[in-house]
Amino acid sequence: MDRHDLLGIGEVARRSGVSVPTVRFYEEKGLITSTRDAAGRRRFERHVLRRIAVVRAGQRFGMGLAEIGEALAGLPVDHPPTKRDWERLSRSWHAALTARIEAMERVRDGLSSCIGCGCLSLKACPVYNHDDELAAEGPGPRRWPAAARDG
Amino acid sequence: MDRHDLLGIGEVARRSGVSVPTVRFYEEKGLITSTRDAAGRRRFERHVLRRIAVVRAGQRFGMGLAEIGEALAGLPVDHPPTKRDWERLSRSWHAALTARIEAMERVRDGLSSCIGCGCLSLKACPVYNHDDELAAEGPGPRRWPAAARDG
DNA sequence: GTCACACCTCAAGTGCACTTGAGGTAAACT
DNA sequence: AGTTTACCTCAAGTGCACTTGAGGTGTGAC
Repeated sequence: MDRHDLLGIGEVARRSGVSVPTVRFYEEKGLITSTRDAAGRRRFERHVLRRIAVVRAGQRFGMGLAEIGEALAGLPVDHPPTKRDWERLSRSWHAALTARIEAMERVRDGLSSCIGCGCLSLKACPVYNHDDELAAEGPGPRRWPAAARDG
Repeated sequence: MDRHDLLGIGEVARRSGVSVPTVRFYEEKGLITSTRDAAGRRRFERHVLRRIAVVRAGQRFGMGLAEIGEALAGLPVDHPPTKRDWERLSRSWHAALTARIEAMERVRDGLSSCIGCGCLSLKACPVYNHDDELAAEGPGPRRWPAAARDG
């Protein structure tokens, strides 16, 4: 924990590729943490760069910040995560991502087989199929509609 | 265009699986169209069910309504789309979806190889890699951050 | 000393994809 | 005749992931 390798918010922003307000926002949301120096400025440990990288990676495949936060909660906050810590997160995300990729493949294939063929029989069509709880999750944009999540 | 097989908004909602206000909302956004009966109520042609199905399918793989609207704009509004019309849309989406699936696979594999191994060298790491235009698309939630879209 | 610069807080705004609510009409059942 | 049902319009609210703005502090360079 040598003082000299803590990072200022500007450097974190620059090196992680997000804006300065976004770094503050992520801290507010509990995705990252910081200490303060004598003047009240945030000081970040190096591993927040990795945490932010993980946040961005999670967003890339459609996770919300809350969900990402749960995954990050499995990592230690006080000391730099070990390789084993990261591997655990990586493994669990790998599984979730694979499931989502497969769901997308099903939608894609359903699209060609069903829309392409022109059948669209209400019962059998995977595109038409909507019998699950649609619009049953409250307002706001649907990042991953329920249908993409089921088996 | 016999009068008897036009649908009321309630039936469209029920059969497409979205709420009644959502049907109106989609119409307002130009994703579907309707005529009005003598009493001023919306009357929908059957093929709006397919259009809504396509909207939901598009959302399932992360497209925004504007983008979906562009794709639907390739379909005729005045008469029911032909099989060929749907096939054209299906083909173009298939390609886009495949690209996105591949992008997700890259993120997934980057996640395991990079986070798992603990390297995270700024230049080579696909997870860390953020040099593209992040947060450069204005405010609002990022459904498909720019990074997921590139080759 | 004053200037720029990096940082701070707090409040409000933004875009999306909707939902919710208030207040009303028109036809259909009882 | 009264009620239920289905629909209408217009306005405002909601959750997310941020951004933007106003107004202020601390440190270093000239």
